[in-house]
Amino acid sequence: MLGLQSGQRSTKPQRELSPEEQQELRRKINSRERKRMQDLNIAMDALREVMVPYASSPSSASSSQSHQPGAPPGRRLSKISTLVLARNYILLLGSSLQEMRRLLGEVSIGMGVNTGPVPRLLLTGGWPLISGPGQLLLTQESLLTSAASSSSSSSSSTSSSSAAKCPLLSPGPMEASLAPVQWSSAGASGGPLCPCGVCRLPRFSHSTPVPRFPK
DNA sequence: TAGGCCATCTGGTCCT
DNA sequence: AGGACCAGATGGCCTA
Repeated sequence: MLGLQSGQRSTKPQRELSPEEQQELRRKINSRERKRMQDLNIAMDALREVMVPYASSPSSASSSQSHQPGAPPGRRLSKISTLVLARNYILLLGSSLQEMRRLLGEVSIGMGVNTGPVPRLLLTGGWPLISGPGQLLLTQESLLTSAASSSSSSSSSTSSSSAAKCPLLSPGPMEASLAPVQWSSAGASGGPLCPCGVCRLPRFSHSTPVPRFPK
């Protein structure tokens, strides 16, 4: 945490606590922190559940560590992968929505303005988000390729390094990632895996590895 | 065995 | 003052 104003606030003189009191206080703080992290994990699991249909393998998503001994088939998404996937999902939905609006606009123009019951909501951008994972089946491949292709188009300038940046971690503007979406399910032919080691998903890579414990 | 992922502890800062 | 939030450190478990 930054913003430490030199000196002030850093030390807490307070009254002396007995060792028992200190221990008790520590226990309290620890359990609060534990609770906080558990809540965070619950939220992460909820997100995982939503993202699971798009994850690489049909899975065992939830909370309890479902480690089947020696069996890779249902590895649960790591936290970073979950976040990354969720981000791409959101971007994909956004671009899909744009595309849908565009197509509907064309259709309505072709049909004459007042004819069809084209929902105004769609044209004006009020389309509700799709809520359930089962309602819109996108493959992980399409999720990833759309984001990847958009990023490569937006950042194709730095060609020196063979590895494109991992769009997941690139701080670029949202719009840059919104590209037309291919709805095709590209099949299970997995592309090259992202070497970034962070997302561990096909087709992504970034140049700056993120150290877990930078010294 | 190395590396990834995770939970937990801990000390610090910020906010109410 | 107390709680929330954050980040570093550490150790355990698991997989390649």
